[in-house]
Amino acid sequence: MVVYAGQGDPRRSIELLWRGAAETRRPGSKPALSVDAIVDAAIAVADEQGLAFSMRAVGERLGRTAMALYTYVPGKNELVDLMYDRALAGLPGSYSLDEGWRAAVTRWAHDTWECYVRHPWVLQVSQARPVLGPHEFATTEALAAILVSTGLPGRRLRGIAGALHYFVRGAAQTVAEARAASGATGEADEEWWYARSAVLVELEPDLEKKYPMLHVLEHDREPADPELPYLENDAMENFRVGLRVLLDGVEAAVTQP
Amino acid sequence: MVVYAGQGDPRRSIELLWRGAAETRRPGSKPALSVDAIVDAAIAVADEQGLAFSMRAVGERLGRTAMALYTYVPGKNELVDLMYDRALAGLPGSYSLDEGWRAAVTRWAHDTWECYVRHPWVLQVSQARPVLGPHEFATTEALAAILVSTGLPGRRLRGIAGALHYFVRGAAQTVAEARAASGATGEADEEWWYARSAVLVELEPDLEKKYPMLHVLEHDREPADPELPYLENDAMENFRVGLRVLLDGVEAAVTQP
DNA sequence: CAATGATTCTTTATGGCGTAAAGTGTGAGG
DNA sequence: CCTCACACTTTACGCCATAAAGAATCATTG
Repeated sequence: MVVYAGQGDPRRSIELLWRGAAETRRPGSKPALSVDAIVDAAIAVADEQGLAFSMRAVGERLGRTAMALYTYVPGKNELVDLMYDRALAGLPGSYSLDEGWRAAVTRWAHDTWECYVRHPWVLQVSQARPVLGPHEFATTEALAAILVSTGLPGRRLRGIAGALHYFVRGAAQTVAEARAASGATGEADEEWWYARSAVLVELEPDLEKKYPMLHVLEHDREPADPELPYLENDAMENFRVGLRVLLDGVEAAVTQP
Repeated sequence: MVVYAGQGDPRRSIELLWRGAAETRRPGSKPALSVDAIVDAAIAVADEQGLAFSMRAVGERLGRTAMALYTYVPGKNELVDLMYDRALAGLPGSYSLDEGWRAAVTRWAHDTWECYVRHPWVLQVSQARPVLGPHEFATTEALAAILVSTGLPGRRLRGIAGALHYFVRGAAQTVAEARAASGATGEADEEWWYARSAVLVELEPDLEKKYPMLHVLEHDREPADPELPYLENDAMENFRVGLRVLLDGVEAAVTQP
């Protein structure tokens, strides 16, 4: 089940995010771990298990108990804040505008999508009150720079930036959830659909008549990449088409008044 | 923290979703509860606490222990499946096309947004493998019917439907998280921002120089509705603007080749 | 060089969770 | 009236985050 993550103590979180761990080095035994090592280990665990990873699992991966982590990090919430910003660290801080804003936004969307698919738990960290780490600033700045170059007014740009973020997040989430589901249950998409639809057809035989438009929507399928699972193919195609439509909307705003 | 919800046993879930509880009525004491009552109670609890609601809390609201629920419902996952479909029950099953597809989509988007904001936990139920309840079918059918009326090919329509869903979900989630955060901590948006940005400015004094475009993006603000919290105002404005851009993109596809 | 005390890490314990298993009481069917 | 299916409670188990207290380590001070 789920609860929003992140949102630890502001001072501790922001200090760790921007300054890193303090190094006083006085008496006492030497630290064998570090905040960085803990964040790395936690990301590795979360990539496999999602935000429901346990502090025990992270400690184990480092050869320590769960409680050892609390020497470095105030709690799980603050650790998630740090993981979040680290996960965004691989994203570019700026994009070339040589080929125009549309190409740049497309590259931004693909990079961001890939990052989310690699670290799906990022999508479960609350967006309403951002973590405010340096890399979150950097990627937001990267998109802002592209959008500002269109010359559109700020109000329009904020709406567009929001729509782009929502779109990329949603598309990535669909793929990530499909993978998580088949990974967790060991059940391929086809088997899953088969099991459900068999029961469904048995209980509700005239589904097609009741929901005709749903079936019209299923026409005109692209030949699928047989390497990829069913749902993933679908998600990829929808990502391409949806992004194009969205950018057409931006283009309309740019070229027309 | 979080784990995807739903995804219970297919047969039990789908039977409960489509057929309702069986009524054999033979020996034993009469049931005082019902699946419906449990789902209602669970939704009420989840509206307040999110998907991390406990079975104990639902039982308590009904004057029972947590274990009493297991007589009616196989487990929490299946209960969430039922809650999900019930939450969508209030949404229209079709929209009038008298004023054109654009007006209809706009109404669909607002209705759906409102439902998500009222039941934010719905957004945390996995989309990759849908719950497949009757009301989920109905709302998807409603949007499909509108989109099919544009005459666009199926491949394009699926991408557009995905983009619309992602957009509405993302926009609603932002508002829901903002409300949840201020509700949980009792901290208004302004206080929260103040606490964070004070620490931030102290640690990183030249933020504005480092991320100039972010600040350009903040220009040209609409006069805010003083009734609403800061973040919510923002989210509403972005919803309006973003939806308009998205629909402009659809319009471009409809009017051009 | 020993004593001090801060620091790292482990152990133990608390209160939460979902739910398995076993027990209790009710009431219709034989 | 007896039986036994059923609704419901009690108890228990193994997870979780993390508070509190103890053990080990080591730079510093007397």
